[in-house]
Amino acid sequence: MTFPSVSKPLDLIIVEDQKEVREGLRYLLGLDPRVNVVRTFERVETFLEALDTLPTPDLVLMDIGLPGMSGIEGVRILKKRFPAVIVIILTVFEDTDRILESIRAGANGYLLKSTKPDILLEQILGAVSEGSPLSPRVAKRILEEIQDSGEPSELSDYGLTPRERQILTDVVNGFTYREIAARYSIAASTVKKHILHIYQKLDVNSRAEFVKKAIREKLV
Amino acid sequence: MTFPSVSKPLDLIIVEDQKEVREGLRYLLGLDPRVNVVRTFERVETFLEALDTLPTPDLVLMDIGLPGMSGIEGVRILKKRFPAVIVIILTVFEDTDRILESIRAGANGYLLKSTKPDILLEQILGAVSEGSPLSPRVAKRILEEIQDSGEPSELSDYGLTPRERQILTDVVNGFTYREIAARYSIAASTVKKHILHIYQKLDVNSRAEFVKKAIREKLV
DNA sequence: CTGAAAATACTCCCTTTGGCGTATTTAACC
DNA sequence: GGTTAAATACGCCAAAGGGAGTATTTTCAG
Repeated sequence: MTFPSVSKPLDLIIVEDQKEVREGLRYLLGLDPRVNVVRTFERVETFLEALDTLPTPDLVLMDIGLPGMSGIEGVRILKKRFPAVIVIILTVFEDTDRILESIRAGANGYLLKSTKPDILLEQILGAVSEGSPLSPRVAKRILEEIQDSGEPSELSDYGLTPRERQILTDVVNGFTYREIAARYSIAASTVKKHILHIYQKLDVNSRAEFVKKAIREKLV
Repeated sequence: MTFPSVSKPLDLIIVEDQKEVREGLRYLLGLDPRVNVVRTFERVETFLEALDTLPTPDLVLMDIGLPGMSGIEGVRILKKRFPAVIVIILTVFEDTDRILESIRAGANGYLLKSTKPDILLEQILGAVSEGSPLSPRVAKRILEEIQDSGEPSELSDYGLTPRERQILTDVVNGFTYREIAARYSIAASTVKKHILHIYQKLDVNSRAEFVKKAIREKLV
């Protein structure tokens, strides 16, 4: 007889509408003495109601595609009331939108249902002691998202001259021709000329479009 | 005799300055027939030079803290020349800055040196077939980053009315009073009034400031 | 039903912007 | 040494924007 863990078992709740999956999980996870499956629910609504009368669990396994309220919305509400509860999404969905929305809602991990049972158990236990479990395919989506969020800066330069870049910044910050002219001690007409040049390079024709494009393309 | 993998072994390169770690990895990974450790390097510089004379590897294990050029910079250069090569960072650093910079540089995975050898091997092989390997502690940092990047949206509403929000969007998209008026079949003077109201609520007084603030505060 | 907020509309006045042209000086690159 | 691009500057004009005031109608919650 071994004593791999002296601490109390992990109180876990499963929210999953498909009976076979739900019961399968309950059984599989229950086999490990370090896990205690407190209860299971088919719907977010009933789960959230029951939270008042139930001792707060350590961890929740949450499906996304549920009848009624979505699991993502469930996470949002749950985390607002109990920020300390660890929530792991367990779903078949692997599209970037749902992944990001889940994370923004407060999820602490995102695993796909294709995860093998032994890995799943390991990941659940690791979520408490280590960090956030993510299926590799999910992680890939997230990395892609980070990559093309911070990048487009140097791809698009639009061939602006140094002076034009300075002035571009000022325009975005809301200065008028005159104010910018004063900053650099040049004539307002010159500033205007620069700005018109920039407009041509960026293919815009008003302050609003200009500022929008400059910010979106991370020129500032 | 079993045939778990018919495909050719994974050509792998290790860039790591500490001799023990480097040789340890080479030995450990080399034990698995699915992996072929082509070469190892102590520095990014020599690695990058050698790339011209070497067949392109499938995967590179890259350390960050190296003498001379940092591993992150190495990834940037490598990925620019060989986008198809899979790069996994293997380091002791787990700060958000280095993690994000690595990903933006093009890394396909980020593992900590505390990763157990068997897991490491599994993750490396999975990087080709599955997705991006991330240590749970690294994933945790990334999730935190995503969480507080997408949040401030609904905190600031500025008490805009529905109509004002519609018009706000149009202004950001570069439409003039007249154009917006036409869109909703109302008078340009009304549009102007709405916009002036919005200016007061957002505390701005020009198109440029308006657009900047609206985008930055994610009102659009 | 009543009152507040929102949406509508107009006027006057001045400033700013956008588009056009022209022209000189400086700097950089063959 | 000559060409090119950048930065400087001015003028003209029509369109758009910004500030302030007033007023009517709709809508919605108390």
